[in-house]
Amino acid sequence: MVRGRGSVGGHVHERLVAEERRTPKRRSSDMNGLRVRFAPSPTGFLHVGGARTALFNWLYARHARGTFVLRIEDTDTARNTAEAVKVIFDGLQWLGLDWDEGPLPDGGVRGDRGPYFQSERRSIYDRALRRLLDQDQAYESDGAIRFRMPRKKIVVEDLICGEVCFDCTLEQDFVIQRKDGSPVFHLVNVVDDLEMGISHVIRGEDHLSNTPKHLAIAAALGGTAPQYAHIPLILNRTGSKMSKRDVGASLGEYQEGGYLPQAVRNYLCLLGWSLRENREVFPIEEAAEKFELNQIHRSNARFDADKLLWMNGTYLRSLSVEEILPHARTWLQRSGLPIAKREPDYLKEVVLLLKEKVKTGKELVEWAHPFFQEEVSFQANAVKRFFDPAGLQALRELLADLSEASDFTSSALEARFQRLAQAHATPVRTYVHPARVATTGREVGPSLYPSLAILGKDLVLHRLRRAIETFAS
RNA sequence: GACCCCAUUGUGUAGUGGUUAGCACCCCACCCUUUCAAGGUGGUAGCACGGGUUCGAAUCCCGUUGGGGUCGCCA
Repeated sequence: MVRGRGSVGGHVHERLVAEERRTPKRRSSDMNGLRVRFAPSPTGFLHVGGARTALFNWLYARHARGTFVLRIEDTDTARNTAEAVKVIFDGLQWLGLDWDEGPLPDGGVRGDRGPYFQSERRSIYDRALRRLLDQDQAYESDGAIRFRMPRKKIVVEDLICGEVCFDCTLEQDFVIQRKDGSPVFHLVNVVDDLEMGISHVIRGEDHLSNTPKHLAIAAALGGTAPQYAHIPLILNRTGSKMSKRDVGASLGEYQEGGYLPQAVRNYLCLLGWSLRENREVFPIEEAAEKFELNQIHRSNARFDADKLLWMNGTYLRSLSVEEILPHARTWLQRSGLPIAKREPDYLKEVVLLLKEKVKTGKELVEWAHPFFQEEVSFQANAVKRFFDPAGLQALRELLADLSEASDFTSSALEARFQRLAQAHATPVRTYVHPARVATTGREVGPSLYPSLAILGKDLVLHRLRRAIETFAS
């Protein structure tokens, strides 16, 4: 399980110390020269696997007080668009993963090791290509340029996987520049890591098999390759690598589905890493503080949507209403409910009530309808079940009783309901259920008394009357 | 197929030679209760298999099986 970790770890330490001595300090945030990067390809969406890779890089950078670089790998020009890059910015920002260097959403740039779009680094790749060609480490073939792969055994000293030996004696030379002149992933990826001074490459394990190639290119260019750390893959429900087509594979689904970034990011931490303290819900700061590469698992992890849902509910309940409010506003506004017509305090009260009972923003929006819509829309089954003659009679009694109420607070309402039930020698649910249906249209919802208190006397009485009129005939 | 990685309940994990194998999600039961949740209590379920090494193995070694990944002029 821990094969090779000890020796590799020691090696890293020496390397870092050596590098620190010879490399002048560049900026305060990378005093130790530790530099990691997230290098997504703008495809139009951010894969949860990519998000998790970004997260682990970010955690490691923050843990070690290193530098987190964002680099956009847009060499495949046919597929790349500005909107696709925006998706990456949005996803990272939503998750709270800030980068120290890289392109900025406003079109600017931070860092002095750019440009950070590969599409703008062509001259750098051309120079590398020239050098390889001149040294006869690459050659032209069918209009493309191939890298002369050394025919030997190559050992990858991986920080997570240990020493992995690849026999490349029969390895084919591979293309590093296409016939159309554009450079290929293997080349640009390695060149950029070298040029940008990346010290640790934390990426998906699907790249482990590519690493001998990358090591060979780095060596051919006379550079010192970064340390590699291949993290386990995220698997879908059926156990294969989560792909674009899988439900729940895009981070956007969680942004749109009313998930909290704190919850998603916390859940993602758990895929291949753990705090080892029998605790699974923890703030990101604590994760950063305790994050270590050598604690990352080697086995792939299946994505468990149920557990994420549970965690989201946990966050919804534990965060303060002030923390939830901005997200709730986004969810509600997106749903088209006229929340702006109400006082801010009203919204706050509704969110405070609902956040205890729902697991996602989507659910919160559904439950919020009766609080923001003028008219209640009744669910057929709820009507059928609770608006029978007895239910309607209960509503009449309730209407008469609540009309007298001067105190419309939750506790006062509860007392009234209890008294009414007692007077008629019946359980309080006799009144509660019809009242819930009459005021919200549904048979399940948040606690009734606070709901009525928030709706207010006028609206509650109006809805009771309305239900009686509508369904009595 | 070749090469590489992996293997603790259904899922995510704790466990690094001696534990009644712990925790969480899921599922079930009960309690609480105005619905639904939440919460509380309890329960079902696990070291893939076979060989070693050892007084002793979930833990170390080998093999088997199973799963995953990579083998592009995609990244």
